[in-house]
Amino acid sequence: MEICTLKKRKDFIRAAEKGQKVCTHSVLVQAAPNKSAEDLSTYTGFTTTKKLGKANVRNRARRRLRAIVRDVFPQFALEGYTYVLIGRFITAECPYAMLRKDTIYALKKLHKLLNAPDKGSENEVAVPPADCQH
RNA sequence: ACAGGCAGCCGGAUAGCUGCGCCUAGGAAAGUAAGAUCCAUAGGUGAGGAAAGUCCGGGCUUCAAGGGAACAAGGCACCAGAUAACGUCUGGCUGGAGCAAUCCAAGUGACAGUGCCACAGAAAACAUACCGCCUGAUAACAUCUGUCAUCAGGUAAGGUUGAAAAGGCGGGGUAAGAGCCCACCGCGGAUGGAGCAAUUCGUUCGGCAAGGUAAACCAUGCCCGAAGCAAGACCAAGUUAGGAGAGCUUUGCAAAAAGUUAUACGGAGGGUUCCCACUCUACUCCAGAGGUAGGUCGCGCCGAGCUGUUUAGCGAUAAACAGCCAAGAUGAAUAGCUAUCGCCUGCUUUUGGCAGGUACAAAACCCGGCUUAUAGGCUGCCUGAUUUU
RNA sequence: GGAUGAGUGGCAGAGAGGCUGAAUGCGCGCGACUCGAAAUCGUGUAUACGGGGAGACCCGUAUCGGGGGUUCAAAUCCCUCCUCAUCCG
Repeated sequence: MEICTLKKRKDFIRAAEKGQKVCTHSVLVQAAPNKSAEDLSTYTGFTTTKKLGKANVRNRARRRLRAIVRDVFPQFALEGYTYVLIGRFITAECPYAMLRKDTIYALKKLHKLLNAPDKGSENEVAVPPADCQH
């Protein structure tokens, strides 16, 4: 499987608008199908905003995300999809095992949502009542 | 020992596995608009003292290129030196802080001119007379060294206000007072010695000259063209509509029309203005179209370069010699895991063990500074009042 | 990466050395009008520390993004740091 990195702003926006997202404590993952169905390679992008900290903190967060992708994606990611990983406040400092676990969880959940787009919307509506306890 | 001051340095170390950027060499395939690209290949190399803030000064690039001058705006400001340059650095002077080592200072000019100094206070810049003090006159009371009121004058000692009130202190002097006079200190002029100079040490004269503010305008001296690597150069693909002005050619008596930007007398344009000399462009201005998902260079093997030694100098620094070539990305390379050791804190306990921590922060064209952030540690020199042994 | 501009009560926004703790508007609190509300009118409204008072409240000091300087005196002038916003081929 080939893993390429996103380099254009347009691609990042497309993944955010057309895809699904899952948020964990250590990382936020967005995913969307590729533009053309024939394109079977996997694209990944990394975003670390100024909110995270100064330049060296952002760099470390991005490098850890890149390491996670090398470690996890060959096993868990699907072909023909675009993923965007966004760093959160603890990304640069949390234990590696936690970051790995969160990413795998996020990927699995995303694939559920993407494979059943019609049902996915129903699930989102169905979830809130579980939180409300009378 | 303790406390303090100054100068300089370090910014965790080692090993293993997986993985990344760039360079060189080698190999492979494909021919692209231009540029490319790929590899279980090999070797090399890969973030700081502040890489930061962008506060100064340069290199470099564009404005066609070069020289000179001026206005405006801005900057700097004790003296001498260092430097490519600086608002930086070094040495000194003056003033201030400290027992001292040492540290701090935008440190020119307020007799060129203008402005401002609220409130309070009698008076705030041509000083002034509110209270007070003193003298005289008049009236009253008292009764003879008086008291009080009013008027006229003298006064800058004392009081009040304020950030600031016209040299300070002591003595003489006087009706009361006053640099009115004298000594010392301060201040100003002249002059001699030391020093490149800022300045300093004397000598002598003057009775004293009239506040503060220039980080208010300003004056004096010196500096300064503007914009910035998203500067800019080249390559590739694609799109578009003209109008006004200027020059030239042709037709025409002229008005005007058509064509054109080859030649260049004049004219125009090429950095705010002006001048000089030389030169360039055919166009200049307005409007319109496309594009802002292209590529290469600029961009780091040669520099105000780095390291070391010697010499000159108090020093900043300079010169000579020897050695070295050390990131170059562009949604942007250093990460993940493991082991051992170092340092710090806490607990338990004294062979040690356990837990946690190990700063500030990462190149983006490149240098010289300044400023700000910074765990912990090392080295050298110096000082100590009434610290301790 | 580079270049500009701004920061003042809860919000917007004047003030550009002294009478400004701070104009003006919005908001908020209290009161009046009303049966009640709106509108209108009146009045008040920043924070911290210290002191006084039985209490309502009063007095003093400091604060105009933070720190330092010039000045008798700074929101205002100068230096420096922080934060926010805008622009670039």
